This record gives sequence, C-alpha cells and structure tokens, in this order.
Amino acid sequence: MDWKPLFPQFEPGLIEIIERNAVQKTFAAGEVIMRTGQYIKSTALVLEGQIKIYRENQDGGEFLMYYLGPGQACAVSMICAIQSETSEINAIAETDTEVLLIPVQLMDDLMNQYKSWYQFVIQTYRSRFDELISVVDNIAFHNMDERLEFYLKRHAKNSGKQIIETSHQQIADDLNSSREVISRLLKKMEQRNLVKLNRNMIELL
Amino acid sequence: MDWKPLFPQFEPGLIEIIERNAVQKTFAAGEVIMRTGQYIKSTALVLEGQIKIYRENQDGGEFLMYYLGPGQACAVSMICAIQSETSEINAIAETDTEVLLIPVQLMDDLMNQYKSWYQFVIQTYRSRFDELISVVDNIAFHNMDERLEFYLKRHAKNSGKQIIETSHQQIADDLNSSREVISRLLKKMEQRNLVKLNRNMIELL
DNA sequence: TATTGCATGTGATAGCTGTCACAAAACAAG
DNA sequence: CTTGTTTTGTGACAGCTATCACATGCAATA
Repeated sequence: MDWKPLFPQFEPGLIEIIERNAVQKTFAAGEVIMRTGQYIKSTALVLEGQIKIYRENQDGGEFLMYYLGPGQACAVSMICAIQSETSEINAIAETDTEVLLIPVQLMDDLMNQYKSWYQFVIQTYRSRFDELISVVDNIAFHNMDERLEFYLKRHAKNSGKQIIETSHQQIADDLNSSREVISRLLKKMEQRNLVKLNRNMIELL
Repeated sequence: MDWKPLFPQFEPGLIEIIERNAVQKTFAAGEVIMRTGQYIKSTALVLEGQIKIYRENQDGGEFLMYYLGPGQACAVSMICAIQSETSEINAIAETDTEVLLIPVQLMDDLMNQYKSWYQFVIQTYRSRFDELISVVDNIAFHNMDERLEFYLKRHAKNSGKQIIETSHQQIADDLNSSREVISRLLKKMEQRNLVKLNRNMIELL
C-alpha cells in the first residue's frame, strides 16, 4: 500500500528513511494493538482504518478517549518511544487497520534531522492534547445526554458516515455508562427527531 | 533569583542563551497568567510558587486540571508557542509566583541545538499528558468522595504540607461541584478519621 | 417452523449529587 | 461587646444515573 499521500508534508529524505526502516502491519477489527503497561518498541502511523484509544480501570470499566484515523499517529507511542517507557492506555483496532511501525531507535534521528518530522510530532502532541482537554470538558461539564450527542457526532465525523453501526451496549461501554441509560436517552433523542433507530444502527438526522 | 539549580539537567550553552534572552516575571497570588483564547508569546518555566491550570465553561463553571510547581514548565505554552496558536486553558497564580519567560522565537533553535532542552520538552509533554489521563480517570471512574480524596492528596503533595488552607467553596469550584456536597463529604472523612477540619483548613491524617 | 442468541424496551428502586432555604459558628473591625 | 462578613452545618427535595428484573423483538440457523 502506498502510504505517502497520507503524509504529504514529509520531505523526500524522510520518506526514504521511513521506507527503508519501517514495517507495515495489519490488525483485524477487534484486535488489541496495545495494552496498559506494555513496552513500546515503535511509533505507529495509521494508514487505514480506525484505532480506538481508551482507558481501563481495575473493575473492567472502559472509557473511550479518542480515535486515530489515516494520516494520524499515536502521540502516546511517540512519547513513550522517545523515552522507552510503558504506556498507560489501551489501543484496539475498531475496524481492519493498517499501520506503519517506526522503530524507537529512529525517533531521535528523525527529530533532529527532519524538520517535517519534528513538526509532525509537535502537531500530533498538540491535537491529542486538545482532544484530551475536550474529553475532560465533556465529562466535567456535561450530563450523559449531552455526552451521548457528542459521542455520536464525533463517531459520524470520524467515520464520515451519518449512520453509526453499533449496539447500545457498545456505546455504554465507551462512555462508561450502562446499556439501559443509553437506550433511554437514544429514545428521547428519537422523539426529538435527532436520530432514527434500528437494530445495530443509529442514523443522525 | 538564581534559577539554575531548578533545572540541573540543562547544559551550559543552553543556560547561557536562556540567561541572555529570557525575562523573569512575578505574579501575585490570584493573578491571572493566561486565559482561554489568548495568544502565547512565550513559554514559561516556573521558578517559585504554584500555578493552577484549569478549564472554564460557558456558564462560569471551572474545573481544575493540574498544578505547576518550581522546575516545571507549561506544556500548553510550549505547544502553542511552537505553533504560535492560542491556548484552550486558563492559568492563575495559586501563590505568589516567579516565572522565566522564554520568547517563542527561541523555541525552534533551542529544540534543534540543545539536547537537554529537547529532552526537557518531551519530558514535560509526557508528564502533562499522564496527568491529564489521570484526571480523565478520576472523573470517568470515580465518585465525588474519591475525587475529593484525590484532590486533597494531590494538594498536599504539591504544596509539601499536610495542611490545606482553603475554603470548602474553593474546593467545590475546583471540582466543579457545590459547597454543600464538599462540606458533607469532608464531614464523613472526618468521621472516618481521615482529616481534621477547621475554618479554612483541612489537615490530612 | 422452532430454537437460540443477541439487541432493545420498560418499570421499580436506590444512591449520588446539585440546589434551595436557613441556621449556626468563626472571625474581623469598629 | 457589637455588628457585619465569611465560612460551615443541616434538612428537604429533585433530577440523573446505575442496577435489577423481566419482557419483547429481531435475526440467523438448524
């Protein structure tokens, strides 16, 4: 697969060195890509699919933080890679996913030698940081109904589709809520003509 | 004030260039250092005092994210500085505070030329990112009683004192809760012998 | 068709938190 | 001491959310 169009800002030398050293890898939908405490040996650039980044607590509760799509990179793996530390989050392939793995050892060189890589890393930090802030905003200031709306809109934006194919249970897990609550709130949204509901699908209007 | 002992990892050349270009500035307790939407013209290294980084919503609600103390730097100002964008958060001086302001224009050079600066920046990103994740953890997985405990412990850790001099109202604001709730929870903690309460002070046992 | 499994709907209930109203206590300053 | 201000205590109540129990509905497959 030709990944270069996804990263048009990369300079030729950078592209070359990545091509020589990076490994392409495929994950099937549902496959775990990274789990808490795991050592990071490489930084991942997403080429295709969606990766879900989430947090897990002791009791098995989950909480979705954000998605990574094509052209994006995992900020956590970058930070961890540079310092070769462990990660505090989990990553799972939401759909079939293609990633480009860049070995840790390369990171320092790339940062020093390629301005476009350096800027890409900074840009990645910034956007993930902003995303985390908006997550905090959401749970700190909003009730479940608003969080659900935010969730659905974000989902639609990320997938590019107005139809979300998920079970209520899955949404409840992502929001660390319970199925019944989500079902009830979705019903209310349907009554307000914001969505249309069917088995395993929610259509945003 | 001699700031160098706070940043022992900085190499001599870096120290010199900072001394030539940076400006030292003082903020009185309670003074606003940065507010949402403001343009960032420099990166701040904290020399003395505590800076509170928080988020504000439309309705005037606040939510504490974390504190910055001596030897630390503002990750947000770094990211924003490098890209000369605006910030999404607020910073206020919790106590009288002394900071060292490094002009934006210097950032790129420092990153390229001084390994110790580069590592400092990465380290700063990492610790702020981790801190944000633990904030998300807290509000996503824990009730107010546990969040309060976390708040008190963090406060004690940051200030180095077991006695927290604050009003219940202030705590409620930081946690985006209400005064009565905090008062009641503190009472319960007192009954469990976790704290001792007095006007404007909470002693951790 | 009958069966099985998953997804969704619904009512009852309990706990947590936010809000209002007001009382009591601690402190500061005249 | 007296007065005014700030902080804290308390009861009542309402709304949101989690949980339990169970019903219903939809889809695939034998």
